[in-house]
Amino acid sequence: MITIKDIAAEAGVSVMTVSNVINHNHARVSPATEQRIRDIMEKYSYVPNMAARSLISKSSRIIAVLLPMWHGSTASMLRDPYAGQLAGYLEELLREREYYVMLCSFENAEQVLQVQRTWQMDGMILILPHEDPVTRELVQKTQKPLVVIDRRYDDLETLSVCLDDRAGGCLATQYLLKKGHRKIAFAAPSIYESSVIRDRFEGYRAALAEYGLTEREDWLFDNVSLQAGGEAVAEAISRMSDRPTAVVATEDLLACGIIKGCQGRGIQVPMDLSVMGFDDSMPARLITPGLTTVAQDIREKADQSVKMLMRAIEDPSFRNDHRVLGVRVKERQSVREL
Amino acid sequence: MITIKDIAAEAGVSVMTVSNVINHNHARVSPATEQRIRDIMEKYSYVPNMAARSLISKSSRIIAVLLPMWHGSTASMLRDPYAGQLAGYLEELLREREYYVMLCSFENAEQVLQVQRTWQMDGMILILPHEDPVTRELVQKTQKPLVVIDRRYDDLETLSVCLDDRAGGCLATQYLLKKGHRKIAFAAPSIYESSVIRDRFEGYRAALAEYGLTEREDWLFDNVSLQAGGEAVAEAISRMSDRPTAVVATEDLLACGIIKGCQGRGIQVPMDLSVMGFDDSMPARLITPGLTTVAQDIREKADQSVKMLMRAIEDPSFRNDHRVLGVRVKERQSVREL
DNA sequence: CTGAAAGCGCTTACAG
DNA sequence: CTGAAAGCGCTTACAG
Repeated sequence: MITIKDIAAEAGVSVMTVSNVINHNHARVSPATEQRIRDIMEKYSYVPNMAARSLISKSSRIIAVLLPMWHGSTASMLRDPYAGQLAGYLEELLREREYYVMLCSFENAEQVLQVQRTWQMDGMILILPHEDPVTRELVQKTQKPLVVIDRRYDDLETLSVCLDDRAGGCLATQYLLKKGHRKIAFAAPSIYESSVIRDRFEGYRAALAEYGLTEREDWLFDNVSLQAGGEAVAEAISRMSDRPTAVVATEDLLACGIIKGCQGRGIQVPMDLSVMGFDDSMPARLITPGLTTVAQDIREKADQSVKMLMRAIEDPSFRNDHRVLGVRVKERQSVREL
Repeated sequence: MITIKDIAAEAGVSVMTVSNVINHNHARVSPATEQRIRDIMEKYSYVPNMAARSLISKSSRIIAVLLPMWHGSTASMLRDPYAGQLAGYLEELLREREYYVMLCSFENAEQVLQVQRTWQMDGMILILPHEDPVTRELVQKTQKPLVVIDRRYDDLETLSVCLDDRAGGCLATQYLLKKGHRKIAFAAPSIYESSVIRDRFEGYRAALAEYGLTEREDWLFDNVSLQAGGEAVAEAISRMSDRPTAVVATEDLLACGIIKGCQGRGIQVPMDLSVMGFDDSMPARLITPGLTTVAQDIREKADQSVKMLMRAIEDPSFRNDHRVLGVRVKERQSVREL
């Protein structure tokens, strides 16, 4: 492998001068020398060894994209389409800034802190955070900048980028109310376990309250899993004598499941039941009827996260900031006007 | 930061002995000393600095997951759900073996070779390879082990893991033939540009030939994009006087688009038209009717790729091997018996 | 079983 | 504008 030493020898200068060229210390090298050195580097397509550089500089230009594992397994959550998209955008935005992206699934905070030191990482971005003590511990113990996406801590100094989930839940419900619906159900994986879902639920209640309505216990579908959950909701609704006319689901996949379940049970969507989703993921476009859903801008989320991280890397005093991104309704055909 | 030197000092041994403990050279350290050193490392939660290690060893335990960019943009293909899933499995399998995963999108071969040297990567896995000269150049020039997924080169020494796409196309078509269909269309993004699609098409023709049939030009839907492509196919079919009774699509998303297009044009699936997909991706389960499709085992693909890479890292003479994985039909409700 | 020395490829003060 | 020296944290032969 060709090193800085070889370049220096051929150029007839010291390694120091070559180092100054690499690091763009223009003031320290004459233009003529610089050009000569650049030509030689080009000729051998020399690239600096990052191991040597980071050994001295204590910085590697590596940013970790952190992913928790599926509960109770060592599986990577990257297979979740949302995670893939987000990671893709992050990679894109970090690459533009000449950072390297390391993918790290983890089970506990210590693993992350270790790998961070192992590579002297410059920063980390956590996606799909679980609602468990591990993430909290990580946020508290990290020495390097960490941006958490989709989770806020009111009592901790953190850098975070979230959606305005309350507004999202509210918007979805208002949309249905404006279409004339008054009997609106709510379906979520588990209403009380995640702050995100809690916020959406609060938004739902707030919107109902605006119209003088309150939620009905029997129209709250809590703790439905994503896989079969939607179908279970459809099944439950089909058995009711007093049915809701619409349902707000906190995730598109859940909404899709509900629609599929309805179709097998003679309930027409949207004629008999209107369905709102959340995310605007690919399946929302593919199913029939197209799913009306609360859309977020994932690229914007990635962009804000990277910008926040960059600022934190430059400014050690910048360790507490929260960004809340807006949402909007994407209309398709799963909601009917009453 | 705590270093090997600090550990050595506290244990009253040389740094060399600590190094031997880290590197599991059990023969070179007495059990008692080893335990003492381990305790001290634990106490300070010491982790070795990889930059220093790889500087000497010329190996970093970093594996690149390589992704080409979308043609004509700098966007990462990771947002493709298939890429995300595959990358997730790869991360999982590499992590188990104590490798680190770096995510690298690239436009040209030189970029990859540079970053490989920058980090002294041990190996690379290329996913979603384009059918262009860049990948070919990369395969030819790389000095380090490279496993290419989903693309084979008959004239180059490579490590590759592919699906048996010909068998897949054949299986899909045979399935329809056995259900009594004789008028079978074929839809693909672009039949002649990708070896994968070409193979599936060949399988389709071979299956038809078994029944003494040949393909009909007007039932070949070539060059349909994924987004609107499916709907365009449905539109074209709806205008035909002599319609096919079934269609083989080379991707689930395309198949979903066809189904959605049919539903808007009064064509019932599967009553009027049977549809076969390829991939068994999430939307296949979510749409109604459920999509009957050719399924592949993505985890197995990742597993074979990682195993191949590991062998190549250990054995420098192992640079030419090809693995072909089987496929099977996953039955749902989009195909009707005639 | 243990250690002293050299060196991996670079950068960082410090001189000139 | 340029260079000689020291050193980042580790491993690799080589002695003992």
